[in-house]
Amino acid sequence: MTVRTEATDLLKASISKIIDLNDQEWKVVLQYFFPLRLKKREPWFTAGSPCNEVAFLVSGCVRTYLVKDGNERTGQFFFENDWYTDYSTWLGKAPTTFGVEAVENCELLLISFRDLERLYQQLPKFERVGRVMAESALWSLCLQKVTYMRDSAEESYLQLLETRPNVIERVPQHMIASYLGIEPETLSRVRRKISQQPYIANA
Amino acid sequence: MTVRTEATDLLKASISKIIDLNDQEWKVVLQYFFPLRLKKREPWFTAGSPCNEVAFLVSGCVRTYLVKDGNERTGQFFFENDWYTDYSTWLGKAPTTFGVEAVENCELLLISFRDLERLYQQLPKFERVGRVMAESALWSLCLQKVTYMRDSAEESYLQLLETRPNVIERVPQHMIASYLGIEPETLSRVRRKISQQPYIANA
DNA sequence: CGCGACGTTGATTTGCCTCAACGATTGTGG
DNA sequence: CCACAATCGTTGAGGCAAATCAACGTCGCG
Repeated sequence: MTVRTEATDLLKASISKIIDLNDQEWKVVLQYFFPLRLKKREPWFTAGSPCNEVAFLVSGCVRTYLVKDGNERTGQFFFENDWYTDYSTWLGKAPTTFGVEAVENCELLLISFRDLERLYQQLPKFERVGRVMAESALWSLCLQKVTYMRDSAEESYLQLLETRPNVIERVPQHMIASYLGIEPETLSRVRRKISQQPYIANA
Repeated sequence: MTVRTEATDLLKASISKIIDLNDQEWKVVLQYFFPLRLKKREPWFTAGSPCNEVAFLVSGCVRTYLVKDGNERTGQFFFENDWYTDYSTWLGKAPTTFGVEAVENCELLLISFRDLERLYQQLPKFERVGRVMAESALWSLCLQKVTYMRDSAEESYLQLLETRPNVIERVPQHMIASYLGIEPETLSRVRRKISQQPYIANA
């Protein structure tokens, strides 16, 4: 199983923002990663089954979701250069509550929890990567939580439009609705209302 | 400024679950922590001001909250043995969106971000503590998010009753309501409904 | 071409909010 | 230790934003 060079370069760039590694250390790190390709709407894993790897997204888009009363609700979206894992298995506390599937065709690089733990042993400074990853995941959850706590459906959508245009452009509308915690019909009405009352600069 | 021995012992116990330190290393770690006492309803910091420390709760209970349209909405509750910090300042991205205040009289041990960064340099294995703390904060946010995404007001309350009885017993009802994202009146009605239809074992 | 998934629009329902009033409890100063 | 005010929880009535149910046009894909 070979890994595309460009994919590895993206991965290295992402890690290099956090720690510096020499050639020997890079060899150690990179040996553990292996590729996974997903086609649009193909699942990585489903809710209830364990997630045993951390993923780096080289390209494409995935979403986490759970099923309630037969309909899907989206948790988060991830794009190229994002990291994702479901921490429930890692922390050993529970089976996953979210499933993950591809929204677009995807290329991922995975490292198993077992190998990651090994890496932490071999290269203690790699702990820093784990910490920064967890902290930034935490940060994005916090931001989302603020929106949940404070904003109405319309405000949430405007917020998303402003801060994450990627999502609006690349994700089907019904998934955006389920991410915002509203029904597709409601989002459709919100969009109509917004387009009738466009943004007026300096009004 | 002296730190009570029992307080230090709790802190050491919490860290010892993650890494082993020798006497010399403990000296390095402990020198950075300093105590803070809060009286019931006293703020640690308010939304918009920076948070420059990580806190370990020795005793008592604090909550995070934000203000929307003049009324307070609770983000999370923390109890003895919990860790808390607002990551927005740490990550250098924004001023705090949540304020923190004491729900009960509290004793905290704080370490400044500056000293924590210093500690990471001096004792690289302490990165592991930072990682585990971020991971477990992330985990509890995930759990809360699942509730937000999946449960009605009544289900959320029952969930809380089952998984975090601490909150029900030690926190005023209107704060619980604001944590669940509902109004005090609604929580009151939910409680009445539940007490009229008590849990029936194996029914 | 025809089917299924997607987005839109309308009519109706509903869970929760809002506003208002009222006991119960707490805590504070005389 | 009591009187009083303030805070807290409860209950009722009415309103609203979003859900639900239903129908329909459009697009993409096999």
